[in-house]
Amino acid sequence: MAGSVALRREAKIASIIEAAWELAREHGIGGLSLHALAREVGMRQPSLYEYFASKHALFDALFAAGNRQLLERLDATTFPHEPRAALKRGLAVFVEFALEDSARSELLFQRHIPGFEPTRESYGLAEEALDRLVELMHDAGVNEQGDVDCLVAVTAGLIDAQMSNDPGGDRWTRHLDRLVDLLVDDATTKRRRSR
Amino acid sequence: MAGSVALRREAKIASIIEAAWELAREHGIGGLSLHALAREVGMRQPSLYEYFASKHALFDALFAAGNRQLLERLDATTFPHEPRAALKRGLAVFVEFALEDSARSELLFQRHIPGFEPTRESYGLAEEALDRLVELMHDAGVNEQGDVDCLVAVTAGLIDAQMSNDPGGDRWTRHLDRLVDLLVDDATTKRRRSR
DNA sequence: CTTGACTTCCTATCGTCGATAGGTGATTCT
DNA sequence: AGAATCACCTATCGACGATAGGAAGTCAAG
Repeated sequence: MAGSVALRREAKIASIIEAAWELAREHGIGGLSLHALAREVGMRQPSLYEYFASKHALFDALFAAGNRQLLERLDATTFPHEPRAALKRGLAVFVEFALEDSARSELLFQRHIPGFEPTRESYGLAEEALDRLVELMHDAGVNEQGDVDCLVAVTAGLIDAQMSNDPGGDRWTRHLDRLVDLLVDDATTKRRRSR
Repeated sequence: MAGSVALRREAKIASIIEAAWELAREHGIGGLSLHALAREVGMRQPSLYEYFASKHALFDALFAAGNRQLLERLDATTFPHEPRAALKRGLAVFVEFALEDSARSELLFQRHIPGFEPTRESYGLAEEALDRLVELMHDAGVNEQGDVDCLVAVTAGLIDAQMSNDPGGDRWTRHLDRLVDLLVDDATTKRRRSR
């Protein structure tokens, strides 16, 4: 059986990551402890170091996994043909993804783990997800970096306010479409003006 | 000497808080340790419990102190008479305050400490600061809660993006005035429309 | 089928963390 | 002067992340 060792190892890693998500959802991403995680998968804490070199390495694996989930979600989304509607749809998917799992969002989108920086490889996945949204913006006529930055920051601001102050509600996120219209209108007419 | 004990005690508390800010600026608010803080003020760690019942109590004192700094800053600001210019000035002061000390902002504006919730009393200071900004919005003709929420979320989103991705720069915050104009224009014309 | 390498887990231990218990002088008040 | 309070200490606890070193189990080459 060639590679059966590697297969078993990868399955174990996947089960550890799955258990880590569960614990993170219970206690927050910051409340995740290696002792508790090890017990959850039937091990002692030092044994986890067989699979992850450090707690930060585990966070990095979770970071990569979370971003892969986001990419899959975007892949599975059917977008309207009309560019602006497609942009709204993409941002709405992003918002929904962020709000459905606060622990995951803390890791992926907020600076919640003190010394954690994702590896170049994992960060690439995050950039890829962001690029998808930026592409939708370009299709909708938002091309300047400043306008893209504004759209990203506004969306993130709505998500953050929603998660912090009214988790599960829509007091902030319900304004997303209106703000997108405002920003896209301004960005596109501004471009016409300066040409 | 009536109250000399209380005076000495309050001075000590102030010096501890000052040292705590310094350490927080060095290692981030999450990297603040009671052992290190105690050494910094010439004590052993358990002695700090003479002044703060727990680490969260210390965070609460820092939270209150930070919000008092913000209120003082707003008090010391001279606002233009024109309402919208005054709003822009207020938000700019807020942005500047947030960007000049990331450790303080992590504590005051982000959910960076796992289990920390400010006491009702300390939270009141934060609400007071927010109320000042909301008042400026009302003066500028932004009265509906949804529009206020949007302005707050957008400002916070710009600050967050700026702190996370380009600390010290202005790639995001330079768009503040334009976004304020967009939102205020929309909010005020929308109100006229519906009346 | 056995031997040797590799895999996968363990116990024991370290240093740091926040927190508590209990004690000791110094200061303050009656 | 004596009692109460204050302001600090040492010693210790349990939980944490991390490392050292060892013992079974798995697997493949001779």
